[in-house]
Amino acid sequence: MRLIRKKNNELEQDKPGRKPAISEQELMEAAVRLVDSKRSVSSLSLREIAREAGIAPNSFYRHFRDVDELAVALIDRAGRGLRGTIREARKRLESSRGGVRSSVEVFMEALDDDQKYLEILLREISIGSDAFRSAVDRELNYFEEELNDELLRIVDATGQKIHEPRLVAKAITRLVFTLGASAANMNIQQRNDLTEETVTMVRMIIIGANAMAKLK
Amino acid sequence: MRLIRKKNNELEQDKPGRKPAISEQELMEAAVRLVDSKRSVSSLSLREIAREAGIAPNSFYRHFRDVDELAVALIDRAGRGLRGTIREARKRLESSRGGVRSSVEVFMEALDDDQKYLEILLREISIGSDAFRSAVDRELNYFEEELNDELLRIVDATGQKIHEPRLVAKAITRLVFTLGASAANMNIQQRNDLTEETVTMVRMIIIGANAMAKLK
DNA sequence: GTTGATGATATACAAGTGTATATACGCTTG
DNA sequence: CAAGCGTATATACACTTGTATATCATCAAC
Repeated sequence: MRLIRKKNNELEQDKPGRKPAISEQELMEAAVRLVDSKRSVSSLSLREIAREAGIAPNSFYRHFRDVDELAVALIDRAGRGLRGTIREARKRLESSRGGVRSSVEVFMEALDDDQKYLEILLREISIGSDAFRSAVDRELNYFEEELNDELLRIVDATGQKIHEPRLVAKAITRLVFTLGASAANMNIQQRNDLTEETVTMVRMIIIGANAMAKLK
Repeated sequence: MRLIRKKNNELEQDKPGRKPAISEQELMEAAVRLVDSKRSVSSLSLREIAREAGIAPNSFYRHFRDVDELAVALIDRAGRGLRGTIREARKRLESSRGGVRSSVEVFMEALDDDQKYLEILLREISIGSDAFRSAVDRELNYFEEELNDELLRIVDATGQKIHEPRLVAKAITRLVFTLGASAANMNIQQRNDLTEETVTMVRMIIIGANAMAKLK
C-alpha cells in the first residue's frame, strides 16, 4: 500500500490491488540518471523525466504533482541515506581512536553510495523551490544536532571543555558539506587529499574550541 | 521627422534621434532584476532577459553569445566587487584591533552593496555551466590566496605560529562563503547574529591552528 | 457480469524557447 | 552623396513545455 498525492493535495490510500507499471522509486531513479555536472534536478522538465522513465508525460501526474515534489522526495531519500551514514560514523567513533578521520571518511564514502542522492543534496543546497530548500535544511539541521549531541557526550565522558559546542557543530557541518560538494567530480587521489584536508580543518575547529574554553 | 512604413503595414513616426544603444551593463542589470530567491541566473531565458531590458530577442546576440556568457560576465563583476571588499577588509585590519570581526563585517556588508552580484555568486557556486563554475572558482581561489598572504604576513610580523596556513585560509574561505550565502534572505537581526557566529567560528579555526603549531 | 477505481495512453493546444533571415536606420568615412 | 558598419527590429520556423481531455486496460468488489 502506498500513498498517492492527489491534485487537491489530499493524501489517499492506494487500495490493495494491481501493481503499478512504474513506481515512484523508478521515476526518481530516472531523474537521477539525467542529473550530471551541468544539469541540476530543478532544471529537469517533466517530459524529460517521463521520457527517461519510459512513460507518457501525463503518467507522471499519477506519482507526483510536479517535478518539484519529486525533487523533495529525492532529498528525503538522501536524508535517509545520510542517517545511515551518521549511524555508521558513530559506530566507528566508539570503536576507534582516530574519531575525526574515520567520521570524515564515512562521509566521503557515502558520496559514492546512495546512487548520487547525497551528491544531489550537496550540490543544490542553495537553489530550487522553497519546499526543496527547506527539505535540504531539515537534513542539514539533523546532521548538526547529531554532531552537537556527540560533542556534548564527549565533553561529559572525558571532562574536556568545549567552547560553544553548538557553533562547533555548525561550523563542522557547513565545512564538511561544502567540501563534500566539491568532491563530486574528483578522482580518488584528489578525494583522498581532500579528506586529509578536511580532517585537519575539523581538528583545527575542535582544538580551537577547546583552547577557547580554557582561556575563559 | 517623417513617416516610415513598417513590414506590418503600420505607419509609425520616426522619432528624432537614434534609439539609444543598450549596453552590456544594462543587459546584466536586467538579468539581475529577474533573479530572486526562486530563480537562478542560469534558469533565465534569453527572451526573458531581452524583454526585461526592453530590446528585441535577437538584439541580445549583439552583446553576448548566450545567457551563459552573460552569467560569466556577472560573476566577473561580482569578483571585481569582491576585490574591493578585500581591500577594505585589509585596511580595517591594519587600523583596528578586532581584525576578525571587522573583516567578517565587511564581507557581510558587501552582500548589500554591489547590486546583488556577490549574492548571486554565493548562491550559484555549485551550479551552472562549466564556464560559470570556473569563473566562480577563480574568485574563490583569489579570496583564499589573499587570506593566505595575510596570514603569512601576520605570522611574520608577530612571530606567532600557524599550522598549515593554506588550510586555514581554505577553511575560513569556505565557511564564510557558505554562511554568507545563507544570509541572503535574512533580516538585520538574523544577519547580525550570523555575523557573530561567523566571527566565533573563524576565531576557533585560527586559535586551533595556533594551538596545533605549538603542539608540534 | 457489471461497475468503478486505477494506471496508462494518445491527441491536442497554447505558450514559450533559441535562432535564421531579412531589413531598417543612424553614423562614420570616403 | 554613396557605401559600409553597427545596432536595432520584425517575421518566421521548428521545437519543447505543461497540462486538459478523452479513451483504453486491468483488476477488485458488488
